[in-house]
Amino acid sequence: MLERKPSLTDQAKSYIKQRIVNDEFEGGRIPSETVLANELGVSRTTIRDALSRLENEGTVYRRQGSGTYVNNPGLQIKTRLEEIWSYESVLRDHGYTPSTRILTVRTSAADETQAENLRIEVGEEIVTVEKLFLEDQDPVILAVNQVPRKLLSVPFVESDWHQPIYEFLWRHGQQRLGYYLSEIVPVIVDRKIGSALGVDVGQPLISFSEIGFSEENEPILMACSYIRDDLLRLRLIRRRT
Amino acid sequence: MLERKPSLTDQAKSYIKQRIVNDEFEGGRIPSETVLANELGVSRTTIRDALSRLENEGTVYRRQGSGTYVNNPGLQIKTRLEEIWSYESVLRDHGYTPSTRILTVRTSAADETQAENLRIEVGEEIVTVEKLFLEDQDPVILAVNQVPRKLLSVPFVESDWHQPIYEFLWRHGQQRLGYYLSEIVPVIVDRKIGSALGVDVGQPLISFSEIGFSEENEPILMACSYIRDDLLRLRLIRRRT
DNA sequence: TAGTGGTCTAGACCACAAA
DNA sequence: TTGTGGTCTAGACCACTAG
Repeated sequence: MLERKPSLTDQAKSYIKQRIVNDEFEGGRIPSETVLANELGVSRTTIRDALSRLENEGTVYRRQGSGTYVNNPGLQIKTRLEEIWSYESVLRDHGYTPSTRILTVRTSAADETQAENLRIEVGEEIVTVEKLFLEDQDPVILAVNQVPRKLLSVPFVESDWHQPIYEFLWRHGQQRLGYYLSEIVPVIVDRKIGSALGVDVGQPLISFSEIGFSEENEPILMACSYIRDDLLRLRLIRRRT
Repeated sequence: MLERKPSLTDQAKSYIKQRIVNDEFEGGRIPSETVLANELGVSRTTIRDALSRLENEGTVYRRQGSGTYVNNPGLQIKTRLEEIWSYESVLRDHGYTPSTRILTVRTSAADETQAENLRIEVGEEIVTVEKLFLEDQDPVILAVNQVPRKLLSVPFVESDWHQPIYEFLWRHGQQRLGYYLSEIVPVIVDRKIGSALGVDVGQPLISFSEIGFSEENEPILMACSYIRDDLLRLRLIRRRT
């Protein structure tokens, strides 16, 4: 029935998600875990893992004793905050065909904040890149990335920064980006941001101030992103824990 | 060894978390799943569930073939966005002893937006409450809650709104709040918000615009919250999915 | 009472990291 | 090679919902 690799759980999840998207379930009611397990020829545990993940993503909800159901409000969310990994794919999820533009690439000496965040010495070289994500010709996101120069062992040219940052870090620094620790900061658009994003000076804007950690749990990236929330709505689901 | 209820997984999670907080693990290295399972007298699956949840919360990270480790950056986060359930407890997590102040309670007729979001008819009565969360005498959060009047079957007085909203909805409407669907919106402080929160007009601010759903998946609450991010930093962890 | 999801077990095999 | 976490199974029992 199913092959291993990708994992049975992943396949089960995709299978169920696809049927949800196709609206194949009468009244939003998803078959019982036992039925799904038999249908796919896997154990109930595997199905439960798949459903748990769909529940966490807000795709379904479960009621003990009753059943598992499609969660329509959750389906309408295009961008879930915790799941943003690259802005390119966020824009694609919104039905856009994004492009990127490199505004500047420069090298400078780390100040105290940067040194502390990136666990390097004050004065060490830092490469700063300003990158714009556009839908058609409309700028949607301005990202300012800062990477310690010493991590970038493989030579690069300006156009290399067009690739997603995690890919760039892997190819030019053998660094695997593991997760971001993000802080949400409200800002007022100044002239620089305004001209880059094409919004009026004085407007309020959401920004992410974040540190990217490698899979080895070392900070390898500082980033600050400014988002045109009129073009990209940021949503999340909050639950009791 | 352990009793059931609360679940073995919950207990295992608390047990491990406690030992992490007490810094009992040499070099941040957590014992292997097998060792923990024997130690607590439960199956490895139970331990794995507990560790998975700690990993999702950013408390630990796992490396196949290597081991499970304490995630120090994650431990420093006091407020994780997806885990906000009541503002009271958020403030308590920050070491504050919060109080609340009810600014206004009024009833009005639902406009089109409200009617659509709450799945009621235009013109139906809506109760709107403005509530302030303070640390000492400093206002930190202004919340504007809107609830359909017809849900509130049990009589209430103004001071009843001091309790957390999920508790109020349960006591006065037999509604169990299940989750929020939130949108993050940047705003400029106007005179009303400024005077309530004690910040200057014209400053940028983060606001949550959200709909609360019952466990039966019906919208039962609209809310808009304004947060003084200088007093309350909003953070989250973003991972690859 | 029948059927659903929630919890838990014991054990198997795999992929990967470190010695 | 050894030990770790990752995946999966088959089956047990419980708690809850709904007819």
